Amino acid sequence: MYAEVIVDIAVSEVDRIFDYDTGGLDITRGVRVTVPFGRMTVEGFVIGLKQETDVPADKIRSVISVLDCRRIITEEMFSLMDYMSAKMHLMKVDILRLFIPAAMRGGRVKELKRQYASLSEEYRDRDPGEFIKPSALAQHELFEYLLTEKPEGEFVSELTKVFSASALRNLASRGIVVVRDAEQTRLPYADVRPEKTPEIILTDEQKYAIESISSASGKVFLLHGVTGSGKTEVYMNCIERTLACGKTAIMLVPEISLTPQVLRSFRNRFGSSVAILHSALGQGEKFDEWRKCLSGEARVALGARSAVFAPLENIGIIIIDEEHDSSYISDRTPRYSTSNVAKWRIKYNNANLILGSATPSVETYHAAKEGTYELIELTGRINKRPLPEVEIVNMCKEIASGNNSIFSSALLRELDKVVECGNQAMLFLNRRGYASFMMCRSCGYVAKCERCDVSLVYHREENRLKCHYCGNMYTVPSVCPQCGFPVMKEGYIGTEKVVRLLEELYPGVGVLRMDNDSTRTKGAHAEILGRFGAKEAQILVGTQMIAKGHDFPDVTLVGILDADMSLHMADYRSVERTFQLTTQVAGRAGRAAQSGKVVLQTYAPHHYVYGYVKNGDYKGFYEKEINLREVTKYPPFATIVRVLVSGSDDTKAAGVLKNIYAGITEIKEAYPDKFIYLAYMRAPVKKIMDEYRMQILARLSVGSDEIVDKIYETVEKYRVPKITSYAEINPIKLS
DNA sequence: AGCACGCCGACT
DNA sequence: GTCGGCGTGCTC
Repeated sequence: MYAEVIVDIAVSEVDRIFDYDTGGLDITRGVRVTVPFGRMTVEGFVIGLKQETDVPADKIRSVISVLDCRRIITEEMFSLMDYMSAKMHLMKVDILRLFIPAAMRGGRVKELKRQYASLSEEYRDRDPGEFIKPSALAQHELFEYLLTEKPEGEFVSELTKVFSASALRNLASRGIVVVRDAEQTRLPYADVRPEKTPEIILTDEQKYAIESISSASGKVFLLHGVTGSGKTEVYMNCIERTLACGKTAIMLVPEISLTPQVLRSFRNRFGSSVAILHSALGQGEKFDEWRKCLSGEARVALGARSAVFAPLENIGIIIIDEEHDSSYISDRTPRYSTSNVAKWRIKYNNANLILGSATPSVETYHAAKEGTYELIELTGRINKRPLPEVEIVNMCKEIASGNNSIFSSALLRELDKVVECGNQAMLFLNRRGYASFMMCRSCGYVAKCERCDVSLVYHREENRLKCHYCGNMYTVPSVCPQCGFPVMKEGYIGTEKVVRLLEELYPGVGVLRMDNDSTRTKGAHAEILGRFGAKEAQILVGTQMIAKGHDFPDVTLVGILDADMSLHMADYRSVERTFQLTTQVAGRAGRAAQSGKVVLQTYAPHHYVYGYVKNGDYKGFYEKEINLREVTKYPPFATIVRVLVSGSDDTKAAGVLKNIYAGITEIKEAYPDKFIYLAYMRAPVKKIMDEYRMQILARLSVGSDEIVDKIYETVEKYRVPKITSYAEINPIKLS
């Protein structure tokens, strides 16, 4: 018998099947094994078994050991692996690694086991003098203690704190003390206790949504509902119905939305049948939650992106909340799109998929309009809360009237009110740090990272210049390194400086900051939100992190300091992103009884996007945007392919790029009508971590799957060591 | 990824 | 004369 093994080494040259003799071991498809590989021993995944092999007998070696007592990769996941490797051109190991928790690999944490020690039955009633030497005092002490203990014994870790570990070992080796392993599962968020929640009366719209979804199978729904329209309640009911049919459910939320509130509501509703798959969990916890899915103990998996791979069987529904969120597309290898995986899984299981959002991506809404997805709209707001009033402030006018600060007079006026009334405000600025660059007043020199082609950001707390790409820190130059001029001027203002300015403007008023830097440590995110919720501060300044998360009833003002930030990115989705981001941030105001106000500061007040934001008019925005996309031939009316090549050797990387470009040019000649655009160039960020970056951009007309495949093949064909190269379809960021 | 085989420079 | 640089090749 031979086992077909994929070794756990992420290198394309060895990402193929190797045959091993099973050596009489009990091996099934879907378990992991250790195998000899060259001069080393590695872990591998058994993806098949067979009687015959084509490999010459002198090359065949035997499996060393079996790592799992039962299969950990299900049939469904094997099919998914085939799909992903064929369609997304990923390595099989990388895909298999996605399917299992990281903690399982490399012989690290397995089950959490605690050892219990108790007296053996036959020695319990005997005189210790018969078998313990009088001189072995420690052993006598331990024996006496265990006599007084309950028969199930005591934790070894506790015992050894008081008694001699060697005495225990000695008694155990002679069979006087029995040491047993007991498995213990960790329960993440054990402190989240169920609470009584008032019974919710569903609106007609919600009832209709639940009915339509529950009576369907194998369909994709777009649930479009403004913030506060009760999408979550629809999700919960659909999951409930799915469970009642004996099926399982996956619920996906953006990474930063997985707050204790969300967990609590799921625990309330579904008790211990919920497994939480989240990056904030410890490795061991993650492993336990995952195992609960595999064993069938958990029937609902709740988590971020990677939870789409939850090893549940007989899936009835998958829900992707905040469908438009960019965190659903993985930005490092293996690059996969969560919704593509979800669509594959619902097809396999004949289940339903709900894509939910208040601001769906233009592509998704288009697919729903075209009938590819079923569109369900929730138009009413629960409790008929009005949308907050949005005031658009022209910052050019502010400057003309002599106000150079980052706060417009309108914003200051509203802030004054908030401070006076004891309410709360949230200020949004999508730029972290203190100032985005340091420039010499005399020669215009801007401090740049030595390893990356980006300007450095001044961080006041650390009094350092920081590179946001590689994390490198630099000391702040006191004089210009280029011309020696002693004054370095600060560029754009970041969150850190906003906090400083507010503290000067409103002494004694609490100000909190939430961004990538202040939430570095585990739990800091929840802590800041907790403190703001407890009204320890009246103003919260943050990046897009504050756009999601808790509802704060006392927030009556939202300030968007520089709405244009995401607008001027050279990217076809920048307007869409601006709409989504500003709408979402605006939605933070006036969540409860008090009405909310939004002050949106912009240098482009007449840009059409702000009109739609002001009126909360998604459909108007969509119509405008989809027309634009159609005319300019951008997704969903085209497919963008980007090939990125990078490496520390500039010329070598350029050589690879040229080869790939020549290959794609050949494809273009064979299908001239399919190419709307094709060019090669340096990447916008020319260097990251001392690696030079360059790219090929192509825009293809719809239905060019065949060409996409050929481009992938071309990239693979010209791949050389030391140079990274990969193709991306409709990339989210083009840096 | 690891590790060996293999062919050209500066050192005990 | 050796030690050692990392180029290419292989792993069932």
